[in-house]
Amino acid sequence: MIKTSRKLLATSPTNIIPLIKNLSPWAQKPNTQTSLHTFPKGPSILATNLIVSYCTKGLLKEAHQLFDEIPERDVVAWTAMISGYTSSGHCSQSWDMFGMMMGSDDVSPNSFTVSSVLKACKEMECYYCGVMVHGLAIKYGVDGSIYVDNALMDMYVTCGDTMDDACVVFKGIRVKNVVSWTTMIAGYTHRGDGFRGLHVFRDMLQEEVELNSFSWSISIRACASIGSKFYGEQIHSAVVKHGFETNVPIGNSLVDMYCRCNSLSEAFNFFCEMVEKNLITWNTMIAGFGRSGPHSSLKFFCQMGSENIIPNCFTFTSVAAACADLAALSCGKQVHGAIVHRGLERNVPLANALIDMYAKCGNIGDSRTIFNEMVVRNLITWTSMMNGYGSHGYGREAIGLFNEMLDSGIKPDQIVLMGLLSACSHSGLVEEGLKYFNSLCIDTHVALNQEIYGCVVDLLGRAGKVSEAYELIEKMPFEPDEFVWSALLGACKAHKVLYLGRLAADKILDLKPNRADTFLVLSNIYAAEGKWGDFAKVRKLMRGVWSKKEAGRSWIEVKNQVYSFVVGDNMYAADMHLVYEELELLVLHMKDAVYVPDTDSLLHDFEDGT
DNA sequence: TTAGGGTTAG
Repeated sequence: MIKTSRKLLATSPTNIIPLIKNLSPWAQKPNTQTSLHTFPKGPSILATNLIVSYCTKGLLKEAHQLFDEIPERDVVAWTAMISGYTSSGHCSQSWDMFGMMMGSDDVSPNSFTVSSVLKACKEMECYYCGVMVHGLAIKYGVDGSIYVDNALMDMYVTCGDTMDDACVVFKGIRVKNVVSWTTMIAGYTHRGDGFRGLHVFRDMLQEEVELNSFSWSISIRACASIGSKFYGEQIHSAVVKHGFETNVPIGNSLVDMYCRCNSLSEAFNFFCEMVEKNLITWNTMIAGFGRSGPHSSLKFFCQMGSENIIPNCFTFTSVAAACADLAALSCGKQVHGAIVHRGLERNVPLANALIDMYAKCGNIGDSRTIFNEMVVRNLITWTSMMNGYGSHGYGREAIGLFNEMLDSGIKPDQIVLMGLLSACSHSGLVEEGLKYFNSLCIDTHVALNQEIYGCVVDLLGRAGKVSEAYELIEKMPFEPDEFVWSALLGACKAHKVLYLGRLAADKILDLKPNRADTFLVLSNIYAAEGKWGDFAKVRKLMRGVWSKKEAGRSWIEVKNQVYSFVVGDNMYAADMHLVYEELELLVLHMKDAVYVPDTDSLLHDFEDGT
């Protein structure tokens, strides 16, 4: 039941009570500085106004000093300080102030105080603190305030393990307002349940609540989260009808929705039509187009620069990811330079993106340097570094890092376990991988899913244990999906296990009938078995889907220039000879590494004019 | 004199 935030390690449930009893040491120090202010008797409205003003400008020390000098602090002055700390992101100080206030005999919290401190609980993701404040809200009779109830819901949405507590509060509100509804929609949506979010939105419409810009943007986000262009377009029409089309956050949500629904032309058209754009609009385009292809992402980044929009951490994270996808090292280094130049290198998600970028550009040493220099790391940091090690064939380093991560107190999730298993798989560490699969998935309470099983099938299959991989699939507690069968098919292809390969290919085609690559492997299996009738049938089926298959594009970076091409391209560039020289060098490296090309995947006998 | 929910980064 108790959920305590990592952000609040110093405020465990055992030491919260002393805080409430006014034991915050630094705040209790007697004020030894010379006072600059004189105060009339009674509550000082002027001083409180000044505190608010200081806090708004980020001058928290000055605000606190002034607060210390007020001889008779009323609830408004206390609340102004609590709120000031929360709004500035100093939530533990806000919590400390609340504790001191509760410890003073002459003041009680009101609805303003409770809603302000609940916001701090939310930001700290401290469920225990929030529950305690909920109790105090009931004790002081402020739980009927719509502000308090909405703040309680918001806290439970963020800090609770489920939406249950938020739902209880929501149902208990007799007269819900637009904030109550919006908080519920946002809660479901941010937890990945966009469908329920849209259900609440529908209920809100039925209750004839007057929608504002917040409600529109979160409902669009709900559509985006489930990839529903159908509902997204309906809400877009309603947005226009209600006259909210020029609202920038709503416009940004629409751009994001179209991008996430793979409707890039609609996203671009709407982006062009937007009367007003902000940095988030550009970031949404760069990130949204980046999901489909890194080139357009970089193109928007350049266009943004030419329009004198200053990039931020979000921008650079997407741009670094685009460089990673292109494996464009020199471009990535320039981006890294720009990040350092702007002093953004301490941003954790951005540093994570750089770790990933260097790893994907083949520079695992630089990934590790960034990892080592990070003061704060999160689960994604460790995952990125482990994935980097895995893709470079450093399985043992990935295992060592995983153990280090556990020792540092970070709990693994499914994605990091997949990274670990994949690293073992690519380094041939079958026993080690199986050990983690069998023990850690249980010990760490990470739920096994299709993708984790797919990694273990891959682990066994790559090592030639194809029958064992198939046995594992048969024992799976759920129906295997196309990814699991694809892992088995890959193993069958590599180790020439024809009968299981045919089975895997059939299963994949049952689930995804238009997989041209699966048709190709299946036809090659039939050819290897001498079943020419089946071979011909599959090749005939394949013709239908192959023409729709997007050509595999390759790219190569030579002297700061990225060249992109597909098979049969006629490339014309002044320094084209440099590309061919680089490719010849690559072929030599491959020969040195005794690389044997996999020609099974080539269409030797399909070139019949179709 | 003190309080609210929304859009971008694996």
